[in-house]
Amino acid sequence: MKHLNARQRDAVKYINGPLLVLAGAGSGKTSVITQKIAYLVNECGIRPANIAAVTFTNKASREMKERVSSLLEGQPSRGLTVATFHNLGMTIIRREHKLLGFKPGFSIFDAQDSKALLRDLMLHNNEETDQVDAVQHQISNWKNDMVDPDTALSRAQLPLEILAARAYEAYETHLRAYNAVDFDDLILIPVRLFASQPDALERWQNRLRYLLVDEYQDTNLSQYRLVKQLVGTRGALTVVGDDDQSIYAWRGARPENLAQLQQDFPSLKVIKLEQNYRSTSRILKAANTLIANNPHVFEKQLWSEMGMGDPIRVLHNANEEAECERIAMEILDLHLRNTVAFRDMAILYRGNFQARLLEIKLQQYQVPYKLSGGTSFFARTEIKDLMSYLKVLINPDDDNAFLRIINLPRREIGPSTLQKLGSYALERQISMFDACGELGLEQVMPANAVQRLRRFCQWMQHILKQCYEHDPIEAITEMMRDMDYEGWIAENSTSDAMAEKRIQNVGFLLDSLRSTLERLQEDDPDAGIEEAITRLVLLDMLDRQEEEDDSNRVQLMTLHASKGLEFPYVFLMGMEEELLPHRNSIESDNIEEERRLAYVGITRAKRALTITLAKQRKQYGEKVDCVPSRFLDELPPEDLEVEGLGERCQVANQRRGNATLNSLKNMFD
DNA sequence: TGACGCTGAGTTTTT
DNA sequence: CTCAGCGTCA
Repeated sequence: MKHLNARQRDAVKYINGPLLVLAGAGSGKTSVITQKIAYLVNECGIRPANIAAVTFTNKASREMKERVSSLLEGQPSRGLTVATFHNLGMTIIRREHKLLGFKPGFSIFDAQDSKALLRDLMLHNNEETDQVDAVQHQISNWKNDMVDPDTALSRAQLPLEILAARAYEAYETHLRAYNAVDFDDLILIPVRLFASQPDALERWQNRLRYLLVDEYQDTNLSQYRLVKQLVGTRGALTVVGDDDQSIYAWRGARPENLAQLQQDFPSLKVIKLEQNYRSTSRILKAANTLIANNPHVFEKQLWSEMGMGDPIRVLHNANEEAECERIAMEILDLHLRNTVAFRDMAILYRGNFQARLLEIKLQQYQVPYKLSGGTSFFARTEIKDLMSYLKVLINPDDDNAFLRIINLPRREIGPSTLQKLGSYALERQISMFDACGELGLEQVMPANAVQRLRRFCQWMQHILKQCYEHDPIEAITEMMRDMDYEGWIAENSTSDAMAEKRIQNVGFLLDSLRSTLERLQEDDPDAGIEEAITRLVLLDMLDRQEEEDDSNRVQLMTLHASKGLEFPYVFLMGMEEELLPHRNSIESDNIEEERRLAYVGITRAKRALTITLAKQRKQYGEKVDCVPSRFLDELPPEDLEVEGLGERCQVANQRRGNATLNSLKNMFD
């Protein structure tokens, strides 16, 4: 606690009621949460098992766990809940599965699975499938807003809404039949349970007596409800958030949940953290000036003691190629002349497509870089395939996973057999896996087809038995050996290097399964392979993989992906109208979120910020003139050093005034 | 089953 | 322009 400032200490010590910590960028909010957990345990005598800290990402939750356990060193942190919303929801569903009518080992459908299911359903209804994305999005919105299929259908107006509402109902029925839930359900189902079963709610309220929520501005309606339900009337709640960093409204986040707190808890105490420990004063001034253009429920001004620092450079370039080249040169220059490590520099952009040209130019100039984003670990084919095996193993009702793996590797089970199996299962209201065991199957398909299906099912059951009777990981390894999974991967990879990488990924998945199982069993010796596998779906291993590879490279990522990170040198590229703010946001009149996005970008920089833009850009093969972003006009001109505008740039630079020039002179003396 | 060519979209993305 | 996804044909 010695390392905390007065405000932070207040936030840690205030436990007499609901508390909102408005934590500006870089103001040490994670310290507050972790210290508060330690304080609750050490000073208030609250048992760790009665505390829950909820985050949004696995990464945040992992970091928090690490920091808490080092603070509580040696002390029993057993039973402490540090989890993502989705992980917490999953735990609730798992513990209450009987009440909810789920069989243990339920499957979790990821976005891809959901989309595939929706496509099938729409295809089945002879509907065009070109709107699956919109339909999926609509259903997800309904779920986040807690609208059930019936209500959706009765309220549907637009053709898309009617289409989506019809699919919604079938989608839910099918999910239940598969003993599966989707990501939205992980929050929604517990909320519904708690609303209808006060006993269940009381059980969880008694278990989670103190709740801490990080990044509260990112909560959606169902997450907000869950928090409210768990907190009840006790008000044992600390919420940390920053309305200026709300950049996820487009996927259901409701930043107004922050202001809503005051209505929900009239006794709410608000503490602002405004001292920033990250950036120079100039960078903060720019950020403050920019964000002052947004309306605020809570006013705040970030300040720091890190010194004025260099002016913010604004580099105009002839076109996007020049822009990328310029950034590459600047990076090389910083590296060679100022011996700045590559890992201390980041290039941030609005859209992933901007990384393409950048990559080419960085390669040309031999700048080592690391690209974040792209296909996530779990979207990779080999991982999805193996995960489907694991899902079927613990949840044979998951027809989706069953269909994915039944003929992979080839088992001579073709579409016509599956078609027959599918309609048989549908008629009898059972899963396809269970249908394989039924005697009536011989009536609808050739005996050898039945035999092939049964051989597969019996083999899976054998593996499952091995899981229970012996070491589960061993059994799964045996399963992969039996079907020569590595051979299948090698056969289906375009190159040896690719196959190698894929086999590595599979090995990594198995390692993670092992360690997940071990960790689960530390807290709960009864935890089985089902729970480990279910949890694995929610694990994001991509960044753990990246952590292992801590090489010294320039970081490339979208502005969204940069939230929560910091870099000594930041390049913010594409500062143009229609890009930042993005065209769609201009059209939908949602400039405020774009401004926050720019704010997030600026506040990532510790020492120096360079903003770049192009005068002209090739778009869909055509040259288009670009207009500098309105956000540039919202930055303090006296802190900018403009370059590449010819005459006009000198005028702009003169406006910086003598103070800046003097401080520069002093630096050179 | 695989190769080829047409069509259309083309922000952000975690769980 | 570029690339993914789909359909067609051998």
